[in-house]
Amino acid sequence: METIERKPRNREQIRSGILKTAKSIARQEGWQAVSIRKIADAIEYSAPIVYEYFDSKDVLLDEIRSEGFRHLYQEYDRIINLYRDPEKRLYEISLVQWEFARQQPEIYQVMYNLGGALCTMPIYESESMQAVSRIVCKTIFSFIPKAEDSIKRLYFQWWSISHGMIMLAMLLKDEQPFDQSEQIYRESMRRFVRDLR
Amino acid sequence: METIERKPRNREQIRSGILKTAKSIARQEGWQAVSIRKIADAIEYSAPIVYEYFDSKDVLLDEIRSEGFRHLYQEYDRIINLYRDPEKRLYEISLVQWEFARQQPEIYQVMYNLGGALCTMPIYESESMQAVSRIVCKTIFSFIPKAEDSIKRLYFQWWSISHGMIMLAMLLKDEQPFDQSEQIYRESMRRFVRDLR
DNA sequence: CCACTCAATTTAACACCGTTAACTAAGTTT
DNA sequence: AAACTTAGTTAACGGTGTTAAATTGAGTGG
Repeated sequence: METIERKPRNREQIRSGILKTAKSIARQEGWQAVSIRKIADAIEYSAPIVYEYFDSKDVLLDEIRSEGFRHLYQEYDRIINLYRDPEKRLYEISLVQWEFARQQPEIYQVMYNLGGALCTMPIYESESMQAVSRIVCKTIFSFIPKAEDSIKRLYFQWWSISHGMIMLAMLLKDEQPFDQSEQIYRESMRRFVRDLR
Repeated sequence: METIERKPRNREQIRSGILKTAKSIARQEGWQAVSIRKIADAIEYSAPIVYEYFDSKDVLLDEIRSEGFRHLYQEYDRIINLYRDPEKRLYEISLVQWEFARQQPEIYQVMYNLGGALCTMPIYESESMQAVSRIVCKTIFSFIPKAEDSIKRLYFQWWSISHGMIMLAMLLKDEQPFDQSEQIYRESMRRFVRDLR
């Protein structure tokens, strides 16, 4: 009886321990330093154990990427339930994305294959990423009810500005203070949202 | 007499052969597949020879990055000498950047540590990258003569939109046709330039 | 209590990686 | 001819992702 319960729980603990360790190493030493053996050492198992939970390093990274998009989705969902005004919604969603990239840069990196991280699973096949796309597109649509194609264009533009600024801010953070980049980001996203009217 | 001339020329040939091979492998198999041994095999030498030309894989990548920025600089310079109108200049510069990323994606990747490429030399310490920044800033200034801080803000915005769209277009190229992304890019850059007035 | 099974886990191995030290062979200088 | 320089190689170190085989250990039927 107990074993039936304890075994699966341990499995889940080990699994999340692997994910947690991978992210922790990436945060401290960068994704190029994340190795299966190092993860195994940290969770006090031998390397092959990791393969009992993830078929390869690639699917491990894919899981972290999906976690990231799911987290983003939840935050966007929260914003939408919090505000009624579509303009406010899109702006707040933009700010959430900035905050996410700021607080968990290593996850943001693996989501977009930045800074040496490489997850070979195509990002557009990720269900969790598509869910994020849908929720933002829906927000834009509730704002400007146009044809699907137009919405996709606007979404692509919004995504580009947001992602472009976040990426450059990360890349230049030692030259241009992050807070200064954030100020420009806020202004740009506000203007983008305003210009949608 | 001959040796004094032939030796340096051969040296230069080998050196550029290494660079060419690295880019070629990256283009065909991605940066994660670029290894010193594979490069050495291709140029028909043993691996340690590569270290006679580059202190490490990292400085090899740094050289390719610098080559990329120098190429971009030359193109920007050409545009500036070709057109007088600052508006036209900035727009054409934007198009050159798109074309560069389209034709040599593997170089664009190493310039920004995209898609698994990792050059640990900080990008903002690259002289060739700073030269590119200066020439674009100058173009914006000839357009809107404002304080240096304002110019840097505008440059950051221009760079973000351009780079963000290029990056996303590359990432989504199998879902959203590149030509379609290019259309949105042209429209966005045109609008950015127009809004500068 | 012994033998057996079965699952969990580890060890050992393979082929690769970046990098360096030691070595070889050829040519040049003295 | 002997010593030195140069170009290039082989071999090695410690690391990587990954897999097959060996090992451990606990529970079970005889």
